[in-house]
Amino acid sequence: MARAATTSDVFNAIAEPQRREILALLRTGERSVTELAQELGMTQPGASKHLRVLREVGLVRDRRAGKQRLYGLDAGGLRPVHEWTGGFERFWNESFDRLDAYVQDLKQTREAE
Amino acid sequence: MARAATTSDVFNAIAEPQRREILALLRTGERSVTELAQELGMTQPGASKHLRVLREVGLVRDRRAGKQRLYGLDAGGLRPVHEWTGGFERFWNESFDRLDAYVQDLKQTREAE
DNA sequence: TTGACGCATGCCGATATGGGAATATGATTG
DNA sequence: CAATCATATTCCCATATCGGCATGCGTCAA
Repeated sequence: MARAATTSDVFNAIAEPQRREILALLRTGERSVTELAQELGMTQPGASKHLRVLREVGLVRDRRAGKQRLYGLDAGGLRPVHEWTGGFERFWNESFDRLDAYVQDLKQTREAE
Repeated sequence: MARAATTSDVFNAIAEPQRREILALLRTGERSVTELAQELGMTQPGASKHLRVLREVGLVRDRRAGKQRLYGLDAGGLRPVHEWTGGFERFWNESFDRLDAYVQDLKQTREAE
């Protein structure tokens, strides 16, 4: 078996930096494919391909507007990723706690001197 | 160019479901490679390879313990992912707002009847 | 030193990728 | 209908994957 398809998962879809850029840009509003391509410095086919992946995992929606096709954000699909990583939140806070405890210790030691 | 290396990014590293399982399991404590492989139903080389990827992006740490090698979580690297997705939080809340508004409308309409 | 154990690495095959270029498809206008 | 503009798709290449299997390497015990 090879690597899973980029469309198999939101996790896979957002593994591509350019796709993350697309999503970030779409936060400010809908764009046509050409606009997107220009603003992000990619070719039209390139943008189109990335948008297709994002569409297939449900992170963007498209609607026709004349001969253009406007893409907009549908970020609900990012929620599972946010929640999954959130399940580890206490682990990176833990590091701070430890550091904090260390600093407290240091303080006390110095004050005692 | 092909797809980016799985080790190029935390985003790429966690695109693999089995690697996410490994991380989830490690929340409950350190494991040896063989333990991990058994608990997750993968082969030893399989586990070893995934662990290597996770190590290279800094999501796990290893320490020697006799002839075993214990792997533990270092989940700080997940924080950027959590924060990045968090940047879209208002968009999925927005959906709820819309739905909420719709339900409110419906209520009012019915009450007016 | 020789085994035995735990883990890492190497090689293979099948597969999917992202980029570039060309082209097909679709919609609008004259 | 023909011409034009906006997107989508296709073909090709180089690359990296994941899985299975065999094997190498490091550590410990006798």
